[in-house]
Amino acid sequence: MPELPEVETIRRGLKNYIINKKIRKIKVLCEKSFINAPPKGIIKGIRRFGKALVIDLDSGWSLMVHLRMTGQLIYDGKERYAGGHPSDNFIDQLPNRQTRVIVELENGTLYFNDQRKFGFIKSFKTDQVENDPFIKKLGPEPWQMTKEEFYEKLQRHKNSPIKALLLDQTIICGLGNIYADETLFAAKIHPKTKAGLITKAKSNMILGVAERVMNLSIAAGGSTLKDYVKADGSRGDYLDKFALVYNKTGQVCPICGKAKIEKIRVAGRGTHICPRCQVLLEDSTTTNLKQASQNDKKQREIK
DNA sequence: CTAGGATCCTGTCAGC
DNA sequence: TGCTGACAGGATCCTA
Repeated sequence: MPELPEVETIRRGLKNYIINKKIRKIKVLCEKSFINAPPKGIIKGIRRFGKALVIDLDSGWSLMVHLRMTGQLIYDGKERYAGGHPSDNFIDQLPNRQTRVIVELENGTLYFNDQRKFGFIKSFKTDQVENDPFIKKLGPEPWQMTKEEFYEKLQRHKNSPIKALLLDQTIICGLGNIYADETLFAAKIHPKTKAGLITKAKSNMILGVAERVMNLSIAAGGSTLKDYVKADGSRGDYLDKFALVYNKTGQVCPICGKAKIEKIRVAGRGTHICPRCQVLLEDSTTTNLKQASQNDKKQREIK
């Protein structure tokens, strides 16, 4: 669930607590959640590659953390700092039954929680980070890519729905289900639009909007704020503050003020759209097929 | 090569 | 109340 802005928020927050701290012990509670052997060392830095974090140690080893859908990293010391999938784990007693890995530091404890066990921590030599298959395949982040490069990629996958490409981390990295929906809504493009039908101008717009949406979210601290951890009742969520379509099913569209936000399924994912602002473009092939199918229907009705 | 669907896993919620 | 199916802020693997 955490997308690029959330992961970046975790990186920025966590480094205030764990840099230059020695790992005393790593306890693996769920075998599946920790790949390779837990290393020793002092934490020297935290880098981010798309939605993955890499924690570098002074011993020549690194820990890659991918939260996938429900992962969380929670530092608990004098203060608590939590990020990832928002849940009561942020304020609950830890460890609990969703805790998969416990990293004991000299100044506190770092918990890796993950309800669905899709996420993981993986250790390898620091000089092998760039060789990790996931990191190796990652495409550029929106601000690292030229408009030409993005447009060419859309043309190369011309039969895919545009949303599927925005979710494909090898095409463009950082977007997930929320920011893909928000981006296409802001660009007024229906998520099922075949990539090949998107004009250069619209392609440019998608790239620009994706960058804007994610920068806005990073500035807002992603969709998981530290305030939430303080348990003062204020969630201060990006979703509440800025999201215009995600999870807004049934509400009136904030742009046209007429249609209601609908939830549909695209590329196997729940997808939110304004059916009035985001009209599906169809090419002649699709239109012809549709026409043919309607003709078939008429034929059958006649029979 | 591309495109689409199943799959990993646990928990929650709507509907009967 | 209980049961059932659908679905979830991700990515990979398998198939055609």
